[in-house]
Amino acid sequence: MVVTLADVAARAGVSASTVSYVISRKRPISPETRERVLRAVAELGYHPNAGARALASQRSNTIALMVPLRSDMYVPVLMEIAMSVATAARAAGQDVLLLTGDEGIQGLRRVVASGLADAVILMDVELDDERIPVLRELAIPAVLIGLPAETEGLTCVDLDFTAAGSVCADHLADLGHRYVALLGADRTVYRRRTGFAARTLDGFTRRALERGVRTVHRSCDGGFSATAATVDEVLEAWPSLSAFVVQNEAVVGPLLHLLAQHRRAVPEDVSVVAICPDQIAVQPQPRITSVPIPAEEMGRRAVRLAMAQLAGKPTSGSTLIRPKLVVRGSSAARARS
Amino acid sequence: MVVTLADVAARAGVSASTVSYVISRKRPISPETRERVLRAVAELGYHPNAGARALASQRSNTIALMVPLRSDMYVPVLMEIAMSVATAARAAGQDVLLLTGDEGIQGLRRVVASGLADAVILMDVELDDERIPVLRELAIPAVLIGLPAETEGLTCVDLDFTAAGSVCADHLADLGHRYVALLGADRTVYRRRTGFAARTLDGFTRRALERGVRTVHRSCDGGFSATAATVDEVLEAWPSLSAFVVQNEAVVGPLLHLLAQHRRAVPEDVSVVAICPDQIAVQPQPRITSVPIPAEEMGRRAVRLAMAQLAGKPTSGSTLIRPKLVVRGSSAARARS
DNA sequence: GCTGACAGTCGAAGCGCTTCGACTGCCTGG
DNA sequence: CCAGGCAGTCGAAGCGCTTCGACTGTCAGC
Repeated sequence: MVVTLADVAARAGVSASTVSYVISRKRPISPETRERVLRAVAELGYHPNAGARALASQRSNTIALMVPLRSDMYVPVLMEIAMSVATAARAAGQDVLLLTGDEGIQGLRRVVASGLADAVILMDVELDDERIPVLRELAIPAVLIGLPAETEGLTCVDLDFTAAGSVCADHLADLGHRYVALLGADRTVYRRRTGFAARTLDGFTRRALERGVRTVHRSCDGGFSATAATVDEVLEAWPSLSAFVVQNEAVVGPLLHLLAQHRRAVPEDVSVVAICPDQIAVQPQPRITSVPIPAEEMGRRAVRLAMAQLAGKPTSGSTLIRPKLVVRGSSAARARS
Repeated sequence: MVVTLADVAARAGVSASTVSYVISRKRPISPETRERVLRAVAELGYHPNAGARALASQRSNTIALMVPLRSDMYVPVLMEIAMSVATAARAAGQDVLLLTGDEGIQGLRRVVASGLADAVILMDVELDDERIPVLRELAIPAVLIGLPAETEGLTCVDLDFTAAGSVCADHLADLGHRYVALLGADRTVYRRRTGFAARTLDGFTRRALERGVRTVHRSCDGGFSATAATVDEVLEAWPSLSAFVVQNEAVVGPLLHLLAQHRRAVPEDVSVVAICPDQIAVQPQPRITSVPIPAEEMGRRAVRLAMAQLAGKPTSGSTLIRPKLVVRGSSAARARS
């Protein structure tokens, strides 16, 4: 059978509780005893039984991670966040329970009531997310990835999309661009009421205004033909347009091809800046100046905040990650004409 | 505090063991009692404590899912499999513990020894995977997604890539193509020694030979320039080439653009068939005739096999999912010239 | 009419761990 | 020189559940 605490205790010639205290460090143990116990642990290959531990200590050492089945986010980013959560959690001695979004509210209740997890991390949070009231009611440590409308008493992590919008506006203003188009997320995102699209737009528009840059905004579906319609329309209506800001992974590629078709060179005639995963930005030729989505950092921070809550530290409030603009080949000073 | 079995028992006026038997259905209970107990469960919102249950029953009702951090697989497919596993597991009353690949062997040992999971599902298995010996040693229910070199005594699930290769060869042979190129996975995949690339090649080459179709095979890195080098070379060397089979997501898009540049119309001049996720196949214009990667089915089957093993049924052997060719706009009869 | 068999229920014994209280020395401060 | 602390250890009491054995009735079979 499996090795138990008692086996270790017998081997080390001490009582079970002593072994427990050696492992948990909750009481002082003499160096010699500690040494003997640890050797027994190693020799026997002891791993504490998770169920027994959870039962006795009322702590599962597990974080539940709720991943949406269908999402506004670009799937690889979702995956990267999830993996980053898993990695960070392990580093903090926690395991990760994978919950799918379709378990919804009941999943949350079940996991908490059954003591499967001590804390919850929710991904792809909507502005008015139905899980939020349940979170409040359950009063369990929780971290949201994304920013709901009402964050009172909640702990959230997200990229500061408002600042990301501003950064893009600044960059293009610095380069002398006077007419810039923002191609936003597709309509389903707005419909789903995830807030980031609106926040980017807000930050972008404000800063552009301050800098004397004229802007147009278009919600733009992904794919070639949808993008074509939007881009053609914008280029026609705004002949002096010299830059695009894009916040939709599925639009970047098509946009570049369309500009080529229109015989507008990037970055000589038109600059392109994107808010997107690096993966997308480095793919085309030229590579795209972008504000990357800090997926890894988001996961890591979420875990850290969850751990802080478990340790009883108050963490409520939003952690907005400062955007970093990475200048690549797709943006340049506006051509003087 | 939380509702316990005892609370339910008290409310229903029965003993704790009776409640347990109502829930587990392991002994007959009279309809009236059952009814009373179930009502108490509902009224109190009872959820059994997972730790206690695991401790007493030696069953965690949890499946560990090991997802690689870096993978040969296309990330969205990985994600789809993972989500499908999670969904299917929940439907079977199991929870899913997320393990990252970098936990490796130790992660497996830990999870098994601590009784965190009853079974393991491994994704992205390599031909000579280091985790396999550990699996054999631990003798725990396990399902591999992917096909290692030696499958003796293991339970595996994968797309039948050999058959997928054959199906593509047949389809193009039926359409009258005599010269077909196979653009395979990039070199890192071969280096990593995941088997699917070789299996596809094998099935494709054999069937092509039988059907009197001449073939070239090129390992092809993703991205525009890498693809360009390969495609240019192949087109030059084989003027009468009239079809491509592609098994690399990152090559499909570039290939189509290159063919356009070369003034070869798809499907009029050149047919293209891919082995790739549907997502990739339906994106370009024309949409690509393809053998989809049945991600959802793979996850579902993996869970089913794991459950069968948990129930004591022998399942060893490989479940190779039969490929289904979906004919779309990118393949057509060879032009008579 | 007696014997099994079986439905239906209960009590109690764990599962493997944590943690509380208690105990023994030994040391320090007054 | 004694009270009080603290390091260091142990035993025992649970944590909330499952499951085994035992018990009481009923009913079918002979």
